[in-house]
Amino acid sequence: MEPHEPDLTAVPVTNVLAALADDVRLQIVRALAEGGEAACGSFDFGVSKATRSHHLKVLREAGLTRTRAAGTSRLVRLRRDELDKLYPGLLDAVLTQRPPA
Amino acid sequence: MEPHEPDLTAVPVTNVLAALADDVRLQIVRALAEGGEAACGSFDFGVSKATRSHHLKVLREAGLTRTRAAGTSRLVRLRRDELDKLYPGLLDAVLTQRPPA
DNA sequence: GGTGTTGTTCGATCATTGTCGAACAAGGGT
DNA sequence: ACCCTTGTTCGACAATGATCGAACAACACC
Repeated sequence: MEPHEPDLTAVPVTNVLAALADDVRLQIVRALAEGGEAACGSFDFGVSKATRSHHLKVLREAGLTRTRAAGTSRLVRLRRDELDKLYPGLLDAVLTQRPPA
Repeated sequence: MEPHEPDLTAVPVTNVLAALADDVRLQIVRALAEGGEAACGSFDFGVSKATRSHHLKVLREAGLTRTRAAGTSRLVRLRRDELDKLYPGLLDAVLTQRPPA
């Protein structure tokens, strides 16, 4: 099963934005930004594991995350450096949890 | 016909991102960022005027643009100041046209 | 008033996508 | 070998969304 992690420069901006434009995925990205590398199972946001796996696939194929196997788990991490280099400010703008202010 | 332009702070981030995660709308936003205020009709990106109107509505309701009537036309402009204040770096990150690198 | 321009709204259609349960695959442990 | 844990994949289904033509509304101009 190839991880299928694209070159970020080859991913259209709209794909990156679409990947971030979902509540569950945004929560995953926030968790990764705070906690660093994490196992897929650690993201329990009221969705089934099938759905979670789907979201992680979307994030991976949009170039936002990398995945590596570790035993029976898979560890996911944000491609923060690349993202900040290619889209400076994007993650920072999106990651900060905003109060309903 | 109420313009229905929401307070930006009341719009979920995912809505803002979703509004930007479309090729036609991104072209509109880019055109607005470059040319300032423009009439709806000036955005001719291979879609019908019904579709164009739809996209402008999405942008407006996501808090990205403001619209004002001017004769039979409607002038649209980017809410850049507000966006830059609430999501610093977002527009800059997204607006720059990237070559297929 | 009539005509033309500019947008919006209304169905309708079609593609995309978020969601789930169930089946499957790969490891680890005993 | 067996089982349990962890994820992925496979349909299937429902909801959303992009798109269009046609009808409508508002305004300007003659």
